[in-house]
Amino acid sequence: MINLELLRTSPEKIKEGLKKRNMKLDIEPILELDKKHRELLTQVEQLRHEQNQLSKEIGHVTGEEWTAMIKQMKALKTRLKELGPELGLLEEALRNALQSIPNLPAADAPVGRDESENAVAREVGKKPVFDFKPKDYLTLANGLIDTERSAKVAGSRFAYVFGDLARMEFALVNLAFDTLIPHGFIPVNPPVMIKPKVYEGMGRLAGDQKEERYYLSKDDLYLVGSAEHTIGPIHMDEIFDAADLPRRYVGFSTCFRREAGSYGKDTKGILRVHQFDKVEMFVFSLPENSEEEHRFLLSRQEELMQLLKLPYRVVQICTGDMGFTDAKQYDIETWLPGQNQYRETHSCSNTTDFQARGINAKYRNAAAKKTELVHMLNATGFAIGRVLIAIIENYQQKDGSVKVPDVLQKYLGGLDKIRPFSA
RNA sequence: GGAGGAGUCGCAUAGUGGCCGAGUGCGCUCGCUUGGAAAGCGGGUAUACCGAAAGGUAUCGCGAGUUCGAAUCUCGCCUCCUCCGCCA
Repeated sequence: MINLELLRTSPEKIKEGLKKRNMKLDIEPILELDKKHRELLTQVEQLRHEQNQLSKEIGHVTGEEWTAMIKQMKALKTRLKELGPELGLLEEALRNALQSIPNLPAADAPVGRDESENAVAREVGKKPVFDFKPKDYLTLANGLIDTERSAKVAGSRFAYVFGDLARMEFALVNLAFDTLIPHGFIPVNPPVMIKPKVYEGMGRLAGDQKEERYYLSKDDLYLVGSAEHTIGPIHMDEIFDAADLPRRYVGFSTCFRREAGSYGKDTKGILRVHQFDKVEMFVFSLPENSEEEHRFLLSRQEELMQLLKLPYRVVQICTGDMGFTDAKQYDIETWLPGQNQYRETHSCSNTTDFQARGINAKYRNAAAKKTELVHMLNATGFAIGRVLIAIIENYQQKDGSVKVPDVLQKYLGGLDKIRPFSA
């Protein structure tokens, strides 16, 4: 959630941020709401003050004085009964309005209109050279990824993943955990369902995002689209000691996405599915250290990619293409020889205090003698399905088999090659 | 899902309608004391919002209600514990 005080005192900054994001949103009505809300709040508090004063005295008087006070109290009560609900409505309207405003882009986030203006920061790793025409992963998997049967069972955009590919998922999870834990990440397997209030706090139901969520009406719960969504609220309504920061988590969860609005896009295979598994990094940080933590997370992503020896490039996302909650965002795109292009496999975001305000996660600033919001960051460890695709296509052999990356072999009982069913 | 019990300031507890935003103990912290420490003594010790400030308001799991007035009474919900049922 955006900082209301900032909106109040420097609305031009918010307007500038919205402009950078290429978003049309009129904040004047929100300011008006805020003004009305504060006026009414002052009024209600004044009435309550009178009520409290009278209430203190009323116990000590008798007779006519008592009767007069009761009369006054009744009048106050009636007035408050009118204003109370009005205040409640204003509060809710204000909160809803505030939640429609995305995070402010960081000063050094490159300004751009949309995806086309993202900038490639660097390319890392050698693209494999084949002395044959590289195939795409679905051809190579040849039955190990089965979307026909899954379509019968669950509909489109699901998959059965079989055999050594199924095993490789766990190898990747283990590799990520084993690599990240020594860096101080606490392993966590979070819930995959979340209450609407908490989800709102994380800024993940705002705007178009809501359409992307699965909702279980019987239980008033959403299915998470990422472990990020339930790792973030671990410290909801908590206050860290500054010494406990940064707090780093590495979590695993299945992710559920409706993929509404992407009809006809990547309809084949497992690149874009309703359900996939992901290892996620998450950090709670001191505000002054969050940029450093952001670079740190990006380094961990690159470390993992380099362990797998997959060619990738780092893309700095421009303001027009950044996520709703992000102040600054990098993506990693991995080279897919079968498609002859880079495809997005990771993202790495600094949400600064935006999500922290929504879930009320703070730390004690001893020097300033007060509590302040922490900064929260999230980054993909491995999006399992997409990394599987990248491994299959980059490690493919002439005979149609797939070499197992060295670093994964120990997690697969020494397996060095995956053969499709027919091979 | 059924029956019963419980949720108060970091922790433990006191508190059955006005003297309670809330006592006590522990913890933490500052000071006195000491060669130093322990003990002892004295003080401090939630969060948020409104306000330039003085100050005010809210919060005793959450929400509604009764009442002039609710931590305290009533109802609904949530969470936890015990027993039963079901179950990976």
